[in-house]
Amino acid sequence: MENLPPEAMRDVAAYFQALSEPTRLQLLNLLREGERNVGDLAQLTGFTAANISRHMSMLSQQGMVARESRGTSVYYRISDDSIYALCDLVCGNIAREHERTTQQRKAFSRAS
Amino acid sequence: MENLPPEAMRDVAAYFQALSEPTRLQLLNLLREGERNVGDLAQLTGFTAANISRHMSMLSQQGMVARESRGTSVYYRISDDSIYALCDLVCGNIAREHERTTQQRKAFSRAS
DNA sequence: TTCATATTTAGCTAAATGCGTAATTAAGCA
DNA sequence: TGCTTAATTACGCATTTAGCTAAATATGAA
Repeated sequence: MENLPPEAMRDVAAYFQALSEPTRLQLLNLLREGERNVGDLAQLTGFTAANISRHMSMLSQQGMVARESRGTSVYYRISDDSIYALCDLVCGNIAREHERTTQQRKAFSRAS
Repeated sequence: MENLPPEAMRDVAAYFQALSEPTRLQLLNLLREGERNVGDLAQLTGFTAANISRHMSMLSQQGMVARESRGTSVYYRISDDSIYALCDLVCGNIAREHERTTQQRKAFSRAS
């Protein structure tokens, strides 16, 4: 990413943005177990099918999930497993960060 | 990330969100070379110092950069190098995705 | 203290975003 | 051809966000 042109930078930002929404992370998480159609995902998450459809469309555009329509249903599945590697990396960072701020709070309470 | 509670999911989303903005990616990129103060970053990017200050505050809150005030200036530096690993991973994914959609366009033009 | 400079915060605007409802499209079946 | 069901799209609404200017805060120097 050293010397990316602005356009490429926007692509990277868009990729991260797809992962920056709790509902979408939840959807990706559900797809760990295997493919699901829109209706199922809606039921499992408690959101409307319209909402899920929009989210999945976004994930699909970023190449994170694959779309396959069978009959009247549309099934989505993870098409890029490296997403989970990303998420796990971030989880590790957050855990460390959480550790850090906890230490800070401890230091603060010692000081006061 | 298998079975994260909703709160942790929000944390992960917030982390990705910090990386989902071209300006912030640009700032992180500038910090590859070493620490910079707010004024310098403003000048280098062409944005106002106020804007940069808010962005850096956000990156700092996520533990991505470290803040150190010296004199009247505030210097920021990368505090978590794994950010670049993340970005490089994403760049790879985007390159593959770009490859894929290009193939698709080729197939489309062959078909028509 | 007073002044100058650097950073942060307040207040605002325009654009983007997530959500639901309702309308539209698509596919299978009688 | 209808009818039913699933998915998508259109529209409106409330919230968030990136940017600016201007005001407030903080730090070092005169």
